[in-house]
Amino acid sequence: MENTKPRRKPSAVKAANEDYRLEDQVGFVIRKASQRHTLIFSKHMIGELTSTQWAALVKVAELGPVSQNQLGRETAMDVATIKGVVDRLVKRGLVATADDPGDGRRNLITLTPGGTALVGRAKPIATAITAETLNGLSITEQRTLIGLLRKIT
Amino acid sequence: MENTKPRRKPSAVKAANEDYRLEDQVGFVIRKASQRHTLIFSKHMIGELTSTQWAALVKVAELGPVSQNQLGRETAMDVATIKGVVDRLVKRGLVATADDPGDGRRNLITLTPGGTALVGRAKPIATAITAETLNGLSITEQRTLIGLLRKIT
DNA sequence: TAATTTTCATTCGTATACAAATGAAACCTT
DNA sequence: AAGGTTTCATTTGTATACGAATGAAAATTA
Repeated sequence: MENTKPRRKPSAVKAANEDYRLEDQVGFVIRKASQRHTLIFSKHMIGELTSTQWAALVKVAELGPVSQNQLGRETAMDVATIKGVVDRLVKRGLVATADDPGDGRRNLITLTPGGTALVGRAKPIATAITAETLNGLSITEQRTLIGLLRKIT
Repeated sequence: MENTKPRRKPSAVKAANEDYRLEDQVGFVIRKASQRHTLIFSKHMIGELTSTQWAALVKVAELGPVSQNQLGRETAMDVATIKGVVDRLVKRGLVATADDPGDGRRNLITLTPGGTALVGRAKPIATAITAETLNGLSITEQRTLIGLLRKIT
């Protein structure tokens, strides 16, 4: 007598066992895209700046004197992370810190003349880095990508 | 006598000085998206697995015994990074290493029974994590996003 | 086969990234 | 003003991430 017990089709079995592909997960493709961006960034940027250091520097340039934690929030960095970033920028003389006269807890970060000069020279480079990172995409696709990434953030 | 020297319009001056917005740069939005994904991942994943540890584990499950460097390439990790990841997985008993009998340089990584069991339980969770990360997007947008990220990688 | 090149794994150093704990200062409420 | 809460900065610990250097083993080439 033949076996009449219902079975899944082979394709369904395969799906149940193997239908998780790392390459198809957002987390993985985001990580890969981030790696490529980091590579492009370090290839072009001047002053030994990392992309996070650049983010902090250009934010201080935009905002003027800011507290360290505020700067962290503006650049999406944890308090511990922004501390390390600021420390390294201070050590290189690109920013300086001062006690906030109005608030004894705050550490005001300001650009030094050297930091200001570097921001000026680095801005066009940073723009070019963004362009190179996106250079396989049409203008429309570039806007779509950034829009979708913002939407999931 | 009036000054007839040509000048840029105020809007052009402003563009030259301020038209670099951190929030509009791909690198920045990728970093923010990555942060949100990491948060969702750690909120749901079991076994104290990070997303990189999960990537390594599920790749070993897919490929069977692999050398450490090969595993690194498959999961987009540097040799130094994959070393640390594998070391931590070994320490927790999820994978084991053995000398490759055919190649004295290679370190073969295999799943332990505990690792196999964890992969089985974690797969649906990993799928849910991807879904939650993308949950503001339509199916079409999800595919578009992943496609565009792949295109710049 | 001998010499060269490549691959593999390890190690070192630096830089994010984040959770959690801490103490000081400011704020807020009563 | 006192007490509770929040904010700020720091510190500790763990985990990626990557460049660069190293020695051993394999593969290639002369």
